Amino acid sequence: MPAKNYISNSVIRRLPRYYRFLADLQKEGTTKISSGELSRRMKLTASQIRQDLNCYGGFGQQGYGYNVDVLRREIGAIIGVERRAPAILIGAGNLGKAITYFFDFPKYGCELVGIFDINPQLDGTEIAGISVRNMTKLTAFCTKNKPEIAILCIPKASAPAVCETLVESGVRAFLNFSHYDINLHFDGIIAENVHMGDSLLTLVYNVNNREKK
Amino acid sequence: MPAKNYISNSVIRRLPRYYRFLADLQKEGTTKISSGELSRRMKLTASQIRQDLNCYGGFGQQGYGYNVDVLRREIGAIIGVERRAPAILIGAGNLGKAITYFFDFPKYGCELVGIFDINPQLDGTEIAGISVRNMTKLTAFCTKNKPEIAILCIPKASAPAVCETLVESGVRAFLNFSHYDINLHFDGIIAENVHMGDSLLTLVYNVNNREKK
DNA sequence: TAGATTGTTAATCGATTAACAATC
DNA sequence: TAGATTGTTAATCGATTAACAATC
Repeated sequence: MPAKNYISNSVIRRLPRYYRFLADLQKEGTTKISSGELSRRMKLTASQIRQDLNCYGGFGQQGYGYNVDVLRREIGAIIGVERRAPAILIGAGNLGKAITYFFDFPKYGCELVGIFDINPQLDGTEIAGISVRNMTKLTAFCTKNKPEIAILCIPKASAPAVCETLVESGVRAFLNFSHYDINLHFDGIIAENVHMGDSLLTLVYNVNNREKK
Repeated sequence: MPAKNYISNSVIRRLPRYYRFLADLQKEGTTKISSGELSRRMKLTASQIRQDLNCYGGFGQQGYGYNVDVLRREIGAIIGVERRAPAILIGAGNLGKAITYFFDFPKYGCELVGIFDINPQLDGTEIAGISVRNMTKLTAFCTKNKPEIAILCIPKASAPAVCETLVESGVRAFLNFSHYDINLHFDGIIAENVHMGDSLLTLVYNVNNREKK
């Protein structure tokens, strides 16, 4: 395995997409794929695919290509999907509920172990089979259950205090749907920001500025 | 205005973030900001900020910096937030509902003019004051109301057919929450993909592979 | 073996950063 | 005017693409 030591973010961000396309190929019953064929499907260059994969090791075979099953398993192992990192979700509003129902957590390497909300009325209820607890119980829960990931479905205003609590309780990774920039305020944290507002504004920009294509 | 003719995607994707930070500054009552000060806040380089802004024109004043109100207004105008592009949302499931409630559409340069769902039971109902119609009425609605943006909150499997219909009906821009890669199948289309699954997998990768920070 | 396709090195391209003259 | 900070050009850095030798 020639695997590199430093891997750029650009490469990392493409892994889930490879993983997804390889699942499609599996569903189709395709057992073998060359970088050329995959590049046509994904609208990437064959070079890039080979470069990306070779960051982690030589998964292909000269003159043949890549075995779909093997490659998908390898990428899954690289991401660590089998590990099921324990995750909690904060904010059981519309978005929080949607995420809870929407995500097939195990498929994405996680297990949702709890939901928290400030509304005392929700304490003790369930969403999609997951218990909802009051925010007052957050610290105790974290100490006991050591969740690794927090999914933030809370408004920007409440984010700083919630993050403070979570980081103090040992949570290091965030899937952040709030408009609060976590990484600006905490060090040594892993954050993935889903700024849907930014996405919509980017789209609006393109609609208003780009004449077709 | 020295404004450039070609503007890279990297620059465009930073505009919403500038717009957001400038709103924060306005709220704080800050009237003036230098690229240096803004760079510290946003964790960018001052160079990059000046380069980015100068793609669109010289909004600053030497020796002074940038007027917060003016700059925010200018960026708003560049994005075209005032225009209120008509948008429709497809799929009134958990996610669709959450998006409907969650987004302050006018704030993001849109107006949500209709919601569509395959479930006939929802036809004629309302979500957050917006009428829900059956999918059978989609083409007629588009012909009449000419929505510019479609927000896709539907499963991957139904996406190809829905996109086909929408594109035929003249919709050119998509905010895509489905896992279907629109741009791979349609040309001359503007798409903004919010692949939350990819985001979660990227986070999981980092949790499993990156030792803190 | 001949053909195909990888793994990997080298060349190109684009984006970010640095530097500095212009100027408020 | 002197000081600050922009706008803009030039230098650097990193990511993508091309090329090709290795090899199945």
